[in-house]
Amino acid sequence: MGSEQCRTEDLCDRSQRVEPTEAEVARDRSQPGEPSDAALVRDRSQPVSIRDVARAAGFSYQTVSRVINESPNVSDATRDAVLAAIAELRFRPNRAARALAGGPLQAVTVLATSTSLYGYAAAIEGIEEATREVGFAMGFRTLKGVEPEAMHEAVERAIEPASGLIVIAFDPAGALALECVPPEVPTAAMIQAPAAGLTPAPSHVWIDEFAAAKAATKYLLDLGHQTVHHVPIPDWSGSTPRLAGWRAALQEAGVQPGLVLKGGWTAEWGYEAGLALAKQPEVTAVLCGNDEIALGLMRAMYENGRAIPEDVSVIGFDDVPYARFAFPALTTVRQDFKALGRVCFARLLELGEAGLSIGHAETPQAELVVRETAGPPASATEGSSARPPPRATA
Amino acid sequence: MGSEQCRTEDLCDRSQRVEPTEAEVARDRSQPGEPSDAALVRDRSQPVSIRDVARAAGFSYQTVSRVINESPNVSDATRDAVLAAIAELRFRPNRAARALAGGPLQAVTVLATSTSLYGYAAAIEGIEEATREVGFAMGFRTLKGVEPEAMHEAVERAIEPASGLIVIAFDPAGALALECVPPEVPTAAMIQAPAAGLTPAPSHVWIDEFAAAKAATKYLLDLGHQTVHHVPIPDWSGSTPRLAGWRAALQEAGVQPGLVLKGGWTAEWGYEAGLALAKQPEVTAVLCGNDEIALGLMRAMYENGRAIPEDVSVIGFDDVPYARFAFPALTTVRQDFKALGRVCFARLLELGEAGLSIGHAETPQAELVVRETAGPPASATEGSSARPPPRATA
DNA sequence: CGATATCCTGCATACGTTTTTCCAATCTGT
DNA sequence: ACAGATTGGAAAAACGTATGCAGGATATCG
Repeated sequence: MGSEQCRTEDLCDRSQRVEPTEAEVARDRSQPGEPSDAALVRDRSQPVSIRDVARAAGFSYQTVSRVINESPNVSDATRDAVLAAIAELRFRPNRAARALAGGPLQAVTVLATSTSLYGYAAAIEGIEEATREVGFAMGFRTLKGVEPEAMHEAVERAIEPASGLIVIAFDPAGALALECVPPEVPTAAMIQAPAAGLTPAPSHVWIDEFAAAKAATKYLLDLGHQTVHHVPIPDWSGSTPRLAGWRAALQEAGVQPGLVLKGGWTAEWGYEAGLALAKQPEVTAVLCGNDEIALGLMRAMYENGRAIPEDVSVIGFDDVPYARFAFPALTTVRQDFKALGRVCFARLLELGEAGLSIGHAETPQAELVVRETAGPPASATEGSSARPPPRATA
Repeated sequence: MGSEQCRTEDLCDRSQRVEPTEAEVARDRSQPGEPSDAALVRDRSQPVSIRDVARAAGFSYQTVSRVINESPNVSDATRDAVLAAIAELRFRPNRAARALAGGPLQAVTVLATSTSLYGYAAAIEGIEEATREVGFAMGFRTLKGVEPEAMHEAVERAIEPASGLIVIAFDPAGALALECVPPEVPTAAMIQAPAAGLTPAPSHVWIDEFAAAKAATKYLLDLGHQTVHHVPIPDWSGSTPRLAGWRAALQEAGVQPGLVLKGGWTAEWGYEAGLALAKQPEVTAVLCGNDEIALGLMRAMYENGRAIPEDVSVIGFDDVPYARFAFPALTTVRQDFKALGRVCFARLLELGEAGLSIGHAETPQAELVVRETAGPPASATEGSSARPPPRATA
């Protein structure tokens, strides 16, 4: 109701001011003369321009532009008047026009391999939330099915004027994409870990997965397991921080490292690895590259009569929402990708000349969440029970 | 090879033509005179404009525009020459400029409550894939935390010139957002089901969940269950197609309907519902509003000594990727949200005046995927076993 | 009180594209 | 061969915003 009334007033105000200065309208709307009924045509979806605001406030539209862009050379009185007019008219700047005129950063495009994998989806959610706070638009482009040779082209396509880039470089495709970004494009990235030796770019963010994997592996070792096996997530440089952390813990404990299986992102990979591992009775503990893998592996273990955690302990990575409802509930390393997304966008903002920033952007810590899938090895208590799984076929 | 040669010729052509006509360049680049070194400044991220293409092809830049927009009044020879120049220079039209000049639809913004819930993530993936095929940009905006009163404002903010809208209206917030979209904005939507009685908008798409829920319920009934209970997903109008289908199957079978629990989207809700249901021995079959709910419910059942499927059968909805790796593997109703996303975008495209379209866009069918969580009730075979779950605490 | 520095504002132009208008060239039919 | 019809291509005006430049107003100082 209130807003309804407000809008009516706006209309009145506007028509009252505009009517007597028909000439002014024509002059103001486009430098050379123009059919004077221009005002009547303004009923499109984005009807109010800075010119309308300027007219309402009684200044030239350039001054309005200065207010919007927080130019220092505007008197407080003018600024307030313009701001009031902006609020009054519910003006929102036209993104396309700003971009065209070389305005400041006002959008991000996220480049990622997937939207449905948990880590990616959560990161996107965090980024979106952050963009909303500062009025940025968020675009999205997938890297799926892009051949390495075509990556340059794919990245180029994602670049728009007045728009930054956030690359989720958790996987080979993402990392390659990151390398393909021209240096002049404002870019931030979520990476697995900074390259060894090099000082990481300030706009690259990551969670310390090395330490987390090491701690998780140590946790299993401390439980009494002889060694720990690993099913990694995909990588392209021969290792991942998760794998490296696992290896480091094993070395530190002076223990012979377990097997490294073939890795992937999905439960299928975990299932395959589980099938292979289940056949080997000496396998009692597995650190999985992510929770999907862990879930698939657990399934394979059960199918082969290996009880969890009695016969084999499993630890996942990420803490997907359903991990705690798995059966048994999955012990895992929680990673707050949403928070990391926020941080990443904050870094991008710091790159831009715009004085914008968002609140609450601290790099999250990984954290071991102990639930039910990890316990002492059977040898530490009694013989393996190898109880068959609770299936209908039992 | 042929095209290779062609390109070389173009290059020669170009340098020969451009060099001697420095003045022409200046004239061409901006109507009033301009510092003639403008060409030197062109080393930004989007360096090549239609003017560059025109110069390379030997035509005016307006002709290039016509070729791009497939205007009929361009000779084949001219078109080919321009197209060659475009390929040569790797020209890509500037989205902002096209939008500003009132060009055709070239972007979509997806409005949805969540990115991480499976159905949403999959739909987004489908939409993204489809947008890529026709060179559209894809934006994304979340509805999370938007109060109903603020919805209009939130939707308005998501509207950009030359950009359509896709609303994922599976939930109350999405449905409200859909209502808030001004009629002049090209919009398509994914909905739960068309409103009863009304002819659905041609740009609204949905999967026949009613039939699927009915079939799933019937499947349980045919297995010998006395009745089926239901844990719904959230809704605002008192029902959902899934719930209605469930009820219809029960009515058709002349069976007293089971309980309708309080619903939500996540496993937590299913867990709570499961806790309540597990206490009632007469509960032998539950249709869940989605797979997360089913997983949470299964967990609650196990914790209370109710074996699945021996004591209670469970059917989920959606077929999330990890459903088949759950333990027992979840019987569920598969829904191809990715395909639905494609279809939705195809509908949006049909709305636009642009003659664009994408391949492979048929509304997907829901499909019951029989796995391990549904079986005949214990009464149909013998007494309930109530075997304790395979936990460490056992 | 006048001069100078400072601050604010308006003017003109640019951004890359679409679109409308218009003219020239080509083709058709007789 | 000529009038008319048709077609191909060019010119110019938008679209909404940003910004360098210059001029005007105001404040400060001598």
